[in-house]
Amino acid sequence: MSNLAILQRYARTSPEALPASILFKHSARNLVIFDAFPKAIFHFLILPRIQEPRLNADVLTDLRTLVSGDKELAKEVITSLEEEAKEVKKEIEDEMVDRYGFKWDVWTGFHGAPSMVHLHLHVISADLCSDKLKTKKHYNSFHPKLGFFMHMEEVLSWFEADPTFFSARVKQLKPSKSEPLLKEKLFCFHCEAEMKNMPSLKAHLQEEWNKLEKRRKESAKRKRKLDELRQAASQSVTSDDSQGDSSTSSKKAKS
DNA sequence: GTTCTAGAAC
DNA sequence: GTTCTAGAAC
Repeated sequence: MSNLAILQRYARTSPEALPASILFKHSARNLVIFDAFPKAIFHFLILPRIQEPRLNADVLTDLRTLVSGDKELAKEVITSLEEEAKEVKKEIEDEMVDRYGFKWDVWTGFHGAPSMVHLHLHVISADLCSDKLKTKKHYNSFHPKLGFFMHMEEVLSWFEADPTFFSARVKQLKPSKSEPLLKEKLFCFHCEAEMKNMPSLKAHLQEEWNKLEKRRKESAKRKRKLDELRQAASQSVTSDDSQGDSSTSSKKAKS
């Protein structure tokens, strides 16, 4: 079997049979796997599990096949993926705080023309700093404003719109509609600056990331200092009130 | 999806 | 001469 169908294989497999290096976690309906070639610091894929007969491989081939079929079933699958994604996002944010001391954005969305078979939702941190991000196609496929990357929020909104709009959006899901976007020029998603080529874009993205890290760390530091000042102030107020009973006043300050 | 590599771009 | 891209093969 080709690598292009590897996700389909995972989606059929009993989760217990998948190695921990591939599978992050699973539920009755979905699998969360580590992207084999992460295009950012954090990058997961969420796949709906194949469950015959309704959730078969054909229906779950990609977003187009799913939304071209039963609309209620499509909404169920996508909503379930969204709920899973929210959990994964929280876990990513915890890891961000542990490893970096601050949080940054996490994007959740589908590719307009995925090259691998089987529906997969990307949950990816908004840095796009990774050795595995090598080509214009890689970058443009995750650019948050280009249109190839379809944010979960937007996809869900189709289901709330009127049926005419919904079917119009379904028709737009032909690969021929989104593939040309991958060939667009390279624009930094932070500052819109145009970059000549991939090496200069990657260097620029790293600089943007370094700036963001510096800003976030400074603001975290300011926040800690303010908290310390507030704590000290409340302690001195309570100790004044209680005429020097330091053990009770420090307990009060903490609560 | 990646890898490989010819030839375009610099 | 080296860097970079993009298309074929897998």
